[in-house]
Amino acid sequence: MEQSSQHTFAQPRRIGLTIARAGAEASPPQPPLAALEDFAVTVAIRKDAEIHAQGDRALYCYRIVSGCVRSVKLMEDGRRQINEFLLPGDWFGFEALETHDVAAEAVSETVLRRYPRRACDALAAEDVRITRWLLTLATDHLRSARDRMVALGRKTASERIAGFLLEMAKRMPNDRSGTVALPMSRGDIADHLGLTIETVCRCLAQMRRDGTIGLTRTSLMVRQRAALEAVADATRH
Amino acid sequence: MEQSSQHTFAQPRRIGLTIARAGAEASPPQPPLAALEDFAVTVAIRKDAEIHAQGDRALYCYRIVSGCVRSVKLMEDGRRQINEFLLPGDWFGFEALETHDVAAEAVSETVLRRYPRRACDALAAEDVRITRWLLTLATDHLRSARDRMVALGRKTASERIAGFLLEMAKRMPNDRSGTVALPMSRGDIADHLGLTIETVCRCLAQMRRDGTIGLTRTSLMVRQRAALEAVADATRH
DNA sequence: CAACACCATTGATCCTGATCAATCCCTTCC
DNA sequence: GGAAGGGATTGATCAGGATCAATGGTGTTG
Repeated sequence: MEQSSQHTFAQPRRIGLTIARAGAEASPPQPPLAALEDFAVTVAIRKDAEIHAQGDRALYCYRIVSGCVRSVKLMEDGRRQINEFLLPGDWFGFEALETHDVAAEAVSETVLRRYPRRACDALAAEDVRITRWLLTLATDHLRSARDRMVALGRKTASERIAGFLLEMAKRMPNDRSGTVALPMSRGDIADHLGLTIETVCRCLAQMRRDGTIGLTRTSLMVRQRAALEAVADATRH
Repeated sequence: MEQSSQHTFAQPRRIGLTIARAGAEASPPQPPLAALEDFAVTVAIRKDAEIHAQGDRALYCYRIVSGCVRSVKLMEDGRRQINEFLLPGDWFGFEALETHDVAAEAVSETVLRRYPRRACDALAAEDVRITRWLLTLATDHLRSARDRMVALGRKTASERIAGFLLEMAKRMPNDRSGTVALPMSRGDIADHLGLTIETVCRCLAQMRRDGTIGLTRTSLMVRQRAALEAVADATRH
């Protein structure tokens, strides 16, 4: 039994605090969404605080302004699967029906833009572009979920980790020195990749010894991208 | 390395034959789709024939009339992940962008209704209900993909199999004797659950010995639903 | 209807990654 | 700055499921 989730997490505390009502964002989202901004609120979430729980009524959806969020499913016995890490610019919560089927928790100090789903739905009902954009979001998530299923179902530990590192190097804001922050813990990475903390550590240590990557507790530098890609990208096409 | 896909499949042959142009279906899809039917064609696909390949231009989306389809991702070395089994009433191919990111193959003799995406897009652009319905499809698939990620990442072999059997018992047309057809091979089940054929066989054999299920090569009877659910449903909520 | 091919089943053994356990090392907090 | 606590690392061992191997069953084809 794989189990990996008895590592004690900081007890998710309930929501953060509301900072401001409306106000322009640094990089506004897609054009059709301008109307949505009228209903939005900016919220700051503390590290490890819960944004919404599994089973919560789905009242809001969210866009990440800064920080990192994990989308989590829990099993009764504590086993945990992190569906995805959400980074600045990413949307989440839009795909729920009545209730959220996953919990969302802040991986690090995070600032969100929060949108009432009622307003979303109302706008979407009268503006095809908004619905179409939601559809795009959903299909994007679906396609990346499929890639992850291949990883979880058929890839070895080092293949999963190589793939994860490349994904992070690509998605995280790059400081052009080639170093990217890794905001999540080893436990989070393990629960994302279907591995244990120890396996994650050992694979990372091996890659560091090989000179493939540079690594500290919270940052990553890809030193030999080709080598990483060779390990990770066995998927056809 | 898990590997499970060197079992030689009947070489996927290219597409089936067109049966009829338009014509009313037994159970028509949702109301907003009536307009779509004008552009639809019914197609019969032979067992193991490929409906579309990974990387194909996404020209059509499909609804299953009868039969069963597998949505497949292949790795270069032959490892295979079946994202989902699609059954009568299910839609697929609607979520692609330029190209399909998965292959679709007939698990058994299958009849499809095929819709040109160009027509879908055109209708969706002018009718919010169609776009909204596509969104519903996409989010449904996304939510079920998340459940599968928990299974692939964190569940044991018997948990995955119990869950799979319950899902099939629920989704397959029930002949009220409690027996449902299992159209897919053990290899397909293995590649869906991230296991090997042998592990699937052994788990099934054990469940049969326990009296939990009745089983033949191609059919399943759930004898002790509670027992199966106890094994499968460890997910909170 | 016999032969074959392919899938399913069962057994024996192996190996990847899990589990158990012991430091280590940062960060925080007093 | 020292102590404490929690994450990270590393080592030793275990086990679930993979792999290798042999046999059995079933549908297909000439």
